[in-house]
Amino acid sequence: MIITITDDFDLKKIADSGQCFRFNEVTGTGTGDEGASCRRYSVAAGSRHVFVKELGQNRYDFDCSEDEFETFWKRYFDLDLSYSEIRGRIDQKKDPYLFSASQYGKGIRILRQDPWEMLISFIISQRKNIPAIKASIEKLCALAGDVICEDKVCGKIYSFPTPSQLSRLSMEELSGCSLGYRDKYVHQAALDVASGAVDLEAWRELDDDGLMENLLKLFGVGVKVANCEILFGYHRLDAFPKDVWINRVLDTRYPDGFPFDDYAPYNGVMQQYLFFYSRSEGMQ
DNA sequence: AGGCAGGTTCTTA
DNA sequence: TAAGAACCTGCC
Repeated sequence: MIITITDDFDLKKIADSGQCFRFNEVTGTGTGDEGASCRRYSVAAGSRHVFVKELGQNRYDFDCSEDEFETFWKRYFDLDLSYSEIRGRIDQKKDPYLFSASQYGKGIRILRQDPWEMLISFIISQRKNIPAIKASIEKLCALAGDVICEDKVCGKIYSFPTPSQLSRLSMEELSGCSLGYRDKYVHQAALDVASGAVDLEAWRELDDDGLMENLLKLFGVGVKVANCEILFGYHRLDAFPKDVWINRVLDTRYPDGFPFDDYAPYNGVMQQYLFFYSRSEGMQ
C-alpha cells in the first residue's frame, strides 16, 4: 500500500519523540539488498503491527491492506490534521526559540494511541530512561501478549497485553520485567481496568478537568503521567506534560512563563517540539 | 562508588 | 499544604 503524504511526516523523528515505545527503525533488510537507502520502521500499536518503508519524495510503503490503512493507520498517524498549519502559528520574531525547535522537529505528529497502552507505558516511564522503558514494555508484551507478526529480521512481534492479560500476571512475573517499584502500580492499573472499575473508553466523554481528576486517582499516576496520558492516550492536543527536560527549557528560555494562550489548543504539539529539540542538543 | 534517569507516594512538620 | 525522603533497576 503506497501512500503519498505531503504534510509534516518524519518517521524517524516520531520514533524518537518519546511519545511511543514500540515504534522503531529496523536496521538490516533481511533480504540483503534493495533497502540500503530506504529506511524501514516497525510500528506496533495494541494488537496491530505494520512495517513502513520510506520511499522518498513523500512516498511511503505501508505493509498492510488498503482497508487496514484507511480504517486504522491513517487515523493512528493523525493524517487528517495539518501539522504544518499548526507549526505555522509560531511567529519567528515573537518566539525565535520555539520557531527553531519547530523547524528542527518538523515532521513530528502526535499519534492517536490507545489510552490503556499509554497509561501502562507512562506509569512505567517514571524515573526511567527511554531504552529502559522500551525494554520493560517489550518484556511485558512477550510475557502476556499474543504473537501478531513474525519477521525474518525482527523475529516475533507481540501485541500489547489487554487489561485482562496483564492482570493475570503474578507480581513475580511483573518484577521479571524490570519494573522495579512500579510493578505494583502496573498490577493495580490492570486490576482496575480489567474489573471494569476504571473505564478508560468511557473517560473520553469527560471534560479536561474531569479526565485529569480521574487519572490522578489511579495508583502511581501523578500530574506528569496524567498529562502524558491526556496528550498521547486521549489525543487532547492542548495537554502540556512537564518533565525534567521541559522544565529545564521553561526555566532557561521562558523565565516569564510559556505563552500558552498563543498556541491553544495545540500546546501539546509545541511541547513535543521543545522536548525533541532540548533532548537532541543536550540543551546547550 | 555514587549519582542519575521523562515521578509518585509516603512521611513529617 | 508543603517540603523531603524513599523507591527498583540499569548504566555510566
